[in-house]
Amino acid sequence: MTSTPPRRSLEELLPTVVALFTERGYDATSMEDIARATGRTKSAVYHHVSGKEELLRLAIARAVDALSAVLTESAAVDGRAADRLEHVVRRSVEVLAEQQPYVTLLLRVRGNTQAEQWALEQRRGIDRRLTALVAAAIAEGDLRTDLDPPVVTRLLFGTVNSLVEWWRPTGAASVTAMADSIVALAFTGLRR
Amino acid sequence: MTSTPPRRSLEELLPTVVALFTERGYDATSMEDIARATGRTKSAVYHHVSGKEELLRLAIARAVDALSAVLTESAAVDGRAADRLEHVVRRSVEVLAEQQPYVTLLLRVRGNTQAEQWALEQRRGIDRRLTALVAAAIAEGDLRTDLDPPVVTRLLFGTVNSLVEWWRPTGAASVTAMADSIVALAFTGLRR
DNA sequence: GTCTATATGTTGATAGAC
DNA sequence: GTCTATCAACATATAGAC
Repeated sequence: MTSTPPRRSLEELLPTVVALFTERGYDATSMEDIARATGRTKSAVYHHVSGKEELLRLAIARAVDALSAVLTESAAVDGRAADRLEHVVRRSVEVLAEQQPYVTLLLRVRGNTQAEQWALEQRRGIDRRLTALVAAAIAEGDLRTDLDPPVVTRLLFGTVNSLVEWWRPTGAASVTAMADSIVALAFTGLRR
Repeated sequence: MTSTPPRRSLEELLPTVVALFTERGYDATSMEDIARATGRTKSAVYHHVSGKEELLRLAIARAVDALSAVLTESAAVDGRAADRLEHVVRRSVEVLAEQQPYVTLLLRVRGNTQAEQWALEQRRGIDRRLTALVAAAIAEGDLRTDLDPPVVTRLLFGTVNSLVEWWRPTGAASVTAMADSIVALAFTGLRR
């Protein structure tokens, strides 16, 4: 859990800021853009935040928290690793639907600033936990054994994460349908 | 085919420029960075190019050409659509291995500038052709019928494209192995 | 083709009044 | 908590000599 300080006024700005960051990109969004979009001047924005980088950090932390929670929650469930893996995939699709712009920012990070370096570390941590789950499912004999666990993990969640580039969920039913589609493709395969 | 004017001196700069764009991001790379990395001053760079945007356009055009060629080449082959689709997936992995930074730039485009808008159009065109191929494979009865063609297409090539984020091919054998892994996951599925 | 200036705009961030 | 005014740094791009 990445502890988030309880600054309420900041939480008001964040949704708007995150929308701008995801649409135009972090670098292409100026503090002036943010001020205008939130109906304030730049100075007013700086009264709430130490700078642009903190806004990014805050947004990414939200995505990290949500995705980490999925993993922690699934680890507590008994049963076969392959089923836990499928559950993580489904829950990840849900998180992505609920927190799209936040997850998008986490996935786009390149490591240029300190905040982005931190984000990359968080991602590596999540990746390690996912790989362990995949490896366990293979070891238990439920997944095919001819594929490398780290490769399978990245391909599988590369598929899930690619949703941020085009998917715009329209409701609870569409989320379930998308989770079904991804599980069908990745676990059962396209050929018949 | 996106006709590329035959300016040789420019082709010398492009690999270095594309490396910078993919590592730091387009916005975070200045003309000064480009000048330094290519051992020239900014003015010398401007003698070869009209501006930063043209460099991006040129790089993206290369990726578009390579990926379009894969589709055109596969369309000329007889046989079942599902086999052509599998072939396109394999060839896409190869193109990605050979032209990684160029393809990466194409995939990261957000549409902020004119060059990026053009790139998005090119991507839509490729996407349409891929979707038609998937739809044909379903219609011929070789792929499962419970999934939406556009969704399947984006998931399938979302998987392929996600490679740019982490894969660093080490030789011809590793490229074949990766193509095999993706085809195994997407066409046959992970469960056994 | 390359260089040394330099023009011109925009950026993130701060000072200080209200 | 919001404002106006402003700074210093850095951006893209150009002028003009060699």
